[in-house]
Amino acid sequence: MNQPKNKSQEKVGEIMELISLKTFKAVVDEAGIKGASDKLNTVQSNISSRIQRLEQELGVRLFQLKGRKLELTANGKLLYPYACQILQLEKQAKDAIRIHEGQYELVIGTPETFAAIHLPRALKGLRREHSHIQPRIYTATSGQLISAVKNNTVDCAFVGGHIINDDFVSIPAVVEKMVKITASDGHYDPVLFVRGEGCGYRQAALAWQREMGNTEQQLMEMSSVDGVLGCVAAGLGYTIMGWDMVRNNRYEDSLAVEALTDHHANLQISLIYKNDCLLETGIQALASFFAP
Amino acid sequence: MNQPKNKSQEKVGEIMELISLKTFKAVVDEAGIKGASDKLNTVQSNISSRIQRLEQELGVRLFQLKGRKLELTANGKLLYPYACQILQLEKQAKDAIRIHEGQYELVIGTPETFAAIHLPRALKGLRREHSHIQPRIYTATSGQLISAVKNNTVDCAFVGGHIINDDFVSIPAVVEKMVKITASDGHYDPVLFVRGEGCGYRQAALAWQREMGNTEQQLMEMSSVDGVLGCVAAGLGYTIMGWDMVRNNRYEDSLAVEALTDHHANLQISLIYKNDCLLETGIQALASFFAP
DNA sequence: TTCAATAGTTCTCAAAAAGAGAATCTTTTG
DNA sequence: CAAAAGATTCTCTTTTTGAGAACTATTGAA
Repeated sequence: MNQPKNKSQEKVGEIMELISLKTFKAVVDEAGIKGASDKLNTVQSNISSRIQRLEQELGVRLFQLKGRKLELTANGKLLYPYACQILQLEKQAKDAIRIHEGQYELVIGTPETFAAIHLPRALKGLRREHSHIQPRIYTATSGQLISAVKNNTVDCAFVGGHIINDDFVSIPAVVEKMVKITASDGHYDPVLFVRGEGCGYRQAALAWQREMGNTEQQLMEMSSVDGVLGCVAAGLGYTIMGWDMVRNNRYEDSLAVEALTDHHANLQISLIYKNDCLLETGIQALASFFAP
Repeated sequence: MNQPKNKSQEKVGEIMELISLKTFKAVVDEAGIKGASDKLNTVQSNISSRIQRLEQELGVRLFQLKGRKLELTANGKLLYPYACQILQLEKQAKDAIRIHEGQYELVIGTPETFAAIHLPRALKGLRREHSHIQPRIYTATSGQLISAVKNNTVDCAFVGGHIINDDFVSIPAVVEKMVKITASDGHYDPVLFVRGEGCGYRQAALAWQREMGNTEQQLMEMSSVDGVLGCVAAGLGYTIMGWDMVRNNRYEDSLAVEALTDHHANLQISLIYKNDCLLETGIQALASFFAP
């Protein structure tokens, strides 16, 4: 932010507003005004002026231009943890009231793949047995989902693998049988198809490939599961995924699967949430639909 | 608040604003819209509409009319502690930045009596040796000051007696010699003059009177120390106060003092503050001017 | 019972603030 | 050096806020 020209009367001491804090946090988290304006769906100029307002209210600069990026000042760094805490309390206050009212929204983070295969059944059950919970789905990659939980962007999320963090509670949801998928005619190129950065299957596939010593193989990245399976069905390569991805897939008949072995055989998918989350009972209700 | 007519689209979910929370807290603390509007210096209609806005944002009622007073609903009671915590964090965030900037405001609560006698010297020293601290004085009775500290209305306060509360830090400031004050000619009516509710001297005086077994004596309440001393000088009664109150007082020559004994002899006045206060070093600087 | 005082709400209008979009400036990148 | 990316500034419109007056309901006193 550039210093406000030279308005002699800097009105310091006015009350900070939450919209300013939310904007501030978004700018920090999304590393810039552009990202923040997308996240908060508004235009850049608004973000810019909200930050300027906040800077005026506090009487200090929070960012400084470094090239064409913004950089937190010392005061900005000081404010950030307070902003997070205040916004979290705001959310908790609302949650507390919603819970008391009986009706509340539960924001569920999930990778697209999980949303397509495993989630629908659980959501149906949730609606039937816990109609006071209004689920809202937020899709992102496993990697992004972990920060989304930390961030309180979502109340809980389904992610692959194990989370080693004391701030989270992790409930096992499903175990996916991991398989190597090839064209059903047995002819395929030695190319490993994977999904983009952040996908749980990608990590599993790369780990498997590494242990097999096939690191020199060509890697092919695609953003959708269907895209990957289509290419594999066409004999352009092979992939590693959960078996469930293949069943009922449009290419199912053209694909052959082979179960992985040992520690690659299964991918544990867990439902995680922060352990100070007020919506815990709702989350456990959701988890109950995955109980064995 | 009366239910908003029947605006079909209740816009629930908008961000809570701090001004709303501050207003909400003020209405609760001051037990009504009137008090809150005085405290936040604005008109009643604004308070009323801010509360209605907040109620809309949350989608619930926070108050209900009980006669011509407002009463917190269950949801209001739920919100209150969050509001307090959020507002306190806001204050702390600002403090953190101010401290980092070097300059900061220290709001000092004091009874009028203390402000007149003991405080000026310390403020002078503070200004000389810690010019980065900008002291602001808030006067109220000892009783009110304790809640003001709890409330974060003030950063610290001078109060009589001992505070038994783990949330406070208490630094001894001065010890006042308590004396019984009468007209210098020895003739006075058996009437005890005291200051209004909440005054530290009043409590001391009443405690002494009780132990002397003079509870049947007439009690006369006056709002100012000078008023009390004037009446006592005129022989209308006697009073119990700190000796310092008499020294250099306009009526000094017409008054006789007699030291109290035992546990009545001294009144400890301490500087208290919340132990999570960021301005601790400033407060200790203030206290240092009272060190023995 | 009536009347004044008190507390809260509603309504209206003017002033202030916030948002959208276009234009501008600056740095980075190809 | 041109194009792209990111941030800021400016303008205009819409929305929100606030002050004040009028209104309603309760309380308390004469």
